[in-house]
Amino acid sequence: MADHRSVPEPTLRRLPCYIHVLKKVDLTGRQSVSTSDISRELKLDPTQVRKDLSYTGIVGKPRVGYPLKALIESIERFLGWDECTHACLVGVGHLGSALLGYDRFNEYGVRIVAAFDTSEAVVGSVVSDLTVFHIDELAEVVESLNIEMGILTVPAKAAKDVAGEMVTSGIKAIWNFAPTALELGSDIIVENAQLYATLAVLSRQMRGRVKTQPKPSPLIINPAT
Amino acid sequence: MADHRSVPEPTLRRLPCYIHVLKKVDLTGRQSVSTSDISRELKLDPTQVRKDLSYTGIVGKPRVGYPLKALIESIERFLGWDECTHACLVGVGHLGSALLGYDRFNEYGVRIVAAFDTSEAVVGSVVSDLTVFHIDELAEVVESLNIEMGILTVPAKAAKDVAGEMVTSGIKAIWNFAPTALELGSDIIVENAQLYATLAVLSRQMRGRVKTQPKPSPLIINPAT
DNA sequence: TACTGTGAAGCCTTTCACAGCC
DNA sequence: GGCTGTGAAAGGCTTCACAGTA
Repeated sequence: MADHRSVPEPTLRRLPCYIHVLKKVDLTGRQSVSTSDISRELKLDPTQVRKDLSYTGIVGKPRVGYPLKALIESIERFLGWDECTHACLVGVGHLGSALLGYDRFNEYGVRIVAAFDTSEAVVGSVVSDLTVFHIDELAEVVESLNIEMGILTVPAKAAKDVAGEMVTSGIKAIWNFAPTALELGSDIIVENAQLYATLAVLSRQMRGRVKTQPKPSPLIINPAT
Repeated sequence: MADHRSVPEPTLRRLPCYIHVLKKVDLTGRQSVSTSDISRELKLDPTQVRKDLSYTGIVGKPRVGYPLKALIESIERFLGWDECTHACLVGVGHLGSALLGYDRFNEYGVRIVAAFDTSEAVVGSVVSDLTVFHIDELAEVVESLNIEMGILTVPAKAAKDVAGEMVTSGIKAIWNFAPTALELGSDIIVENAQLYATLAVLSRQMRGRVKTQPKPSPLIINPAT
């Protein structure tokens, strides 16, 4: 079962978790893993893990499991994380700086090659080895550095405008950290980072605990990111 | 249809989006909104919005919609965001500092009242008005400041240990930004921030675009956070 | 007419059951 | 025995259709 159109989104969201677990196992020197190993670690159903992995095209060996390195590569290739996408980040505030500081985006197929802002206080300064440009230079830089992805870390108010500028500059995909829907043409790929979504789940759980919950408890929620 | 045990998790994840839209509408001075207003903005099905909202216990008026302020309050109350939970943050790196810099967590029912780290370089310094403590003081501070939530922004390696310390210190819920599954007792609520999950969805979309996709295009994905 | 509220249908994801393999 | 792979059943979420209301 390989890439018939469209992979379930839940599967896509779990794949990074598998990579994290697998890389951890890889450090121990083991050569193969089984889906029960993975599922034990992430508290998932082994069948589900097998189905998810099968989307990437890998095949395992009965009685042994999956070859570890090949499995990692298979998932990374499937997600496009084996190739490097050039990205720019717009909005060098707290969160923006934090993302610029991540030196490990290359493991996720992304390389941030430029940063932009409007504030005089930031433009021209150097953050994590990148000089911050004024946003007026966006189009020019996007073209010259072959940037395909935009990381949007501006305040909600500015998000729509900046997203528009990204699109006219030729950016194809936007990773949106602003708490706003963007409504762009359907040829632009948008994915929202949804920080508060996870907080909502957490908060609601906390609420629930007080009201009921005398002792019984299958209440842990999610796989790790 | 109010709070029969367990609300669908997708609903929980959408509720913050509604709040964001509603607060934006509130600025215009309008008194009520309909689910079609909301669904237009977020590109969702109006029925789904109605079902989601009904979980919070609000009732709307046919022909008019929902009273705006009451609706916002209803969602916030439902999520527990009307009351303030004391939280501490452990791991004052890039991301940790960024979260400490958010002054708007109070809108989400959270107040970060303490920060911890192990690095000599950070301990004792002041970040966003908070003095950073050494993690050895965790238990003491958690007790004295009545901290219920832990925000975990340490490197993956340290995550499990720190999570354990949070639990023994009396913390009830952990918002985990580390890319690791935590495996704690079932009386502890854990929610993983899943940063890379959204990136995986984005990356995969980008991949898909190159290979196929001549023109047709219902490919935009998600509601905003 | 313009909305809410809801039972039922449809669809997608997860889980189960089991065949195949070493 | 311990593992993969997969068809089929179960479960949950979304969408549809429509009744109710002002």
